[in-house]
Amino acid sequence: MAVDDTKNKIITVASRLFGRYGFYKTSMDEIAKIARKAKGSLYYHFAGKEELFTEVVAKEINNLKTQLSVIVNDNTLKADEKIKRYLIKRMEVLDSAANYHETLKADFFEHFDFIDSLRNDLDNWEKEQLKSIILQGIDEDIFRIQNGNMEVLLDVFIMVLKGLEIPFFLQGKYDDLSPHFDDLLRILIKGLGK
Amino acid sequence: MAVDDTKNKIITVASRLFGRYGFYKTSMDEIAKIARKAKGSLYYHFAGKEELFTEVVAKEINNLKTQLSVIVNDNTLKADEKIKRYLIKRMEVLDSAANYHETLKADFFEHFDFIDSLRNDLDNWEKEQLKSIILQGIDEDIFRIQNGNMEVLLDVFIMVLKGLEIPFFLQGKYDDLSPHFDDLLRILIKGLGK
Amino acid sequence: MAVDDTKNKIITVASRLFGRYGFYKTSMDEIAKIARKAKGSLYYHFAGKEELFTEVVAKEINNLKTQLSVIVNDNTLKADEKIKRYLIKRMEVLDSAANYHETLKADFFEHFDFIDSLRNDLDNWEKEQLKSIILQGIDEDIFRIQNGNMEVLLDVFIMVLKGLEIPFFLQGKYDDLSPHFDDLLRILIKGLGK
Amino acid sequence: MAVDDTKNKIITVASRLFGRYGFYKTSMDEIAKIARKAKGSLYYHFAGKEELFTEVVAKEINNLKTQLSVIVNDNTLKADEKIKRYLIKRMEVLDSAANYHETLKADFFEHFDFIDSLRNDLDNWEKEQLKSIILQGIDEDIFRIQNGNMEVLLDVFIMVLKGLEIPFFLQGKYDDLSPHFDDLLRILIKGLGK
DNA sequence: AATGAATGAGGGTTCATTCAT
DNA sequence: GATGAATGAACCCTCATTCAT
Repeated sequence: MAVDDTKNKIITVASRLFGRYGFYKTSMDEIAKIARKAKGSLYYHFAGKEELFTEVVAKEINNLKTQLSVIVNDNTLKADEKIKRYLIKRMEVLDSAANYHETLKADFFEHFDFIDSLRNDLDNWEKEQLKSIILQGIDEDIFRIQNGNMEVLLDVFIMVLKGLEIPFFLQGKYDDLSPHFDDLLRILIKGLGK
Repeated sequence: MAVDDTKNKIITVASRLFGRYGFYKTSMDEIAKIARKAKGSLYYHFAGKEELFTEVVAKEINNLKTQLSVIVNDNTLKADEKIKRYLIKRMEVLDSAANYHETLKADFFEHFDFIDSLRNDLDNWEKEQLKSIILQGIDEDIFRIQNGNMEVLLDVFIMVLKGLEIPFFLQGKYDDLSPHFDDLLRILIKGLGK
Repeated sequence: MAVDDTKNKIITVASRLFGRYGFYKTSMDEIAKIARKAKGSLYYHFAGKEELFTEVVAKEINNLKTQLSVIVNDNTLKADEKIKRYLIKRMEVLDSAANYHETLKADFFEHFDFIDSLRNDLDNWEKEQLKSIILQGIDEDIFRIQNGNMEVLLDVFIMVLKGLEIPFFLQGKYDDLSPHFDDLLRILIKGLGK
Repeated sequence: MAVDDTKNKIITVASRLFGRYGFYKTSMDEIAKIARKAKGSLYYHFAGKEELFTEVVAKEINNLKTQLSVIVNDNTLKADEKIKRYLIKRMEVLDSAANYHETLKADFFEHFDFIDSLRNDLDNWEKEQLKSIILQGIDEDIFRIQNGNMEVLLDVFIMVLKGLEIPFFLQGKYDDLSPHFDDLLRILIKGLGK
């Protein structure tokens, strides 16, 4: 276990620092120092700073997927309730996943190519989940697809979803806005509704 | 005018580079070289890299305000049409204002405190504008404020607005998604509608 | 045999890499990876990078000696023909002995003391061989020792020999110049001749 | 002059260290420390370690050219005496130009591409000089071109010249062998002679 | 005999900033 | 107003070597 100990220690510390200071302002030196490991050890376990960051982000994305799956696969929920819980859970998890936010930056600010595939995977995965929920909603006669274009609807929905990440967490307004989350959901679901 | 010439040249070049490569990956060296000015000159006109970046962002925010004001103050438009045009214009301007996107990063990733006040100013300004449009919509019997809480509605609205910035520009999907912009607006306005 | 297997594998790989990339640009990591051995194994069999390099060079020098001995001990050859074949064979062998070239560097650029004795051994050995050929040439009335100083002549001769290594191999001009090798030999032998 | 002072100081120190320890074993840190300059200053004046080394070598090559030109253009010398002095001067200058030796390494060991053009320039320049001397020798009925191929002769000659660099300096045997230099020249010139 | 995790000194390079001119 | 030389801290990364297993 000693091996994994070192690697985990590094990931844990890196996760904390990347989340707090961002990719650029976190140095390999600092990670090593706080993890009480030699700098060379970081490079023994990870090919470089980018790979270490990637692995940290990957962990959080997996965690997100795991938690959302529970909701999507819960057969006792109706589509509108399910989508509401999906959105809320999504926000909660992301709120505690500081490094994922760094990923956002990767996407548009710095164009960190090395993170792209992770993001795309998650996007596609979420699209599938939401599709299943909306199809369920149509079955249950709760939602209606305007002009029959499911793909467009999904794109728009994901667009909003991801858009919400910014004001909620990134500006640190999660606590301010989360009480009004119901209002937002009501608007969105009413907008989607029959 | 020689003075302004130099300062403007620096700002122009800095704007282009910050927008293209981001705050971190743009160096003062590069700005100086491309502007054909001595590095010392940058520090004569600006206290440092952060201040230079701040001024660049300020310029773009002012431009955004100017263009949006035209729409808000256009008395020939009804509230629903006005809000639609507001959103579209907002996207258009931001699409060409690369540095503003950098600001987003500032807000949440790197915690660039030195940009905060600019962002807050803009947020408050937009809140005022949207408030006036929605009040006009209520007057015209187009919108309805659920449970009478205007402040909450505005916060949610701005939240969505800003959220949209990411998928639209920052992920480079502006061209992909802009055709479906109408769908999104229909959903939002229907959600807000009476 | 398992022991020798590992050691030989390491030497073989090290020889290839040192020859291709040079002493400095070849890392123990790379040798270990390509040899599919643990890095620790290299240090089990060799005291360090220098010793490994030394052993690689030693192998090539022994090969050179073996091949040159065949010519020197060939009783059917006259001295001038023998010296000609000696020089040509020397070039041929060295052309395929990449690590020996590294040795040259060792000698003068980086002052790799740890290689010195190998080089000196070879120099002395070659001196002996050439001496026997020249003595044979004097016996056969083909060569003439100017002012009777054999030692000096040998030093000069070896000096030229080794000097030729550079333009021939090290600058990659072996193929360009080897056709003119006859001209060079004619000049040298005529210079040495009676 | 303050500007050139710094740059010259760096070059001087770099020249000494590169010559003494070689390209790899000389660190930018050490150069900076001994030159009593900030490490950043090295990078202000030179793009990197390679460029600094290149400039150091270029200086020595220019010095070599200057000194050899004096001999080549001396109208009072006959061809055989001229070529003898050319070779001797060449050795003397190179003996004190430690960094040029590093260049040799560049040529064949590490394939320092960034030095190639310097070397090629020098090779071509020397070929021209020697050609003029040999033509003069033919005019004066001192030399004879075997089978009329001047180009081959020049290649062979330069090959020997450059070859001599190794045993003379690089192995530190300059002092040992320089007394016998006359013998070598006699052999070569006799070999070339009519 | 062999492994591979861990080390830590050292390397080249970048860059925001300062300051004498 | 403007310059550009000079700084030095910080950064990412490499690598020969050690050692417990």
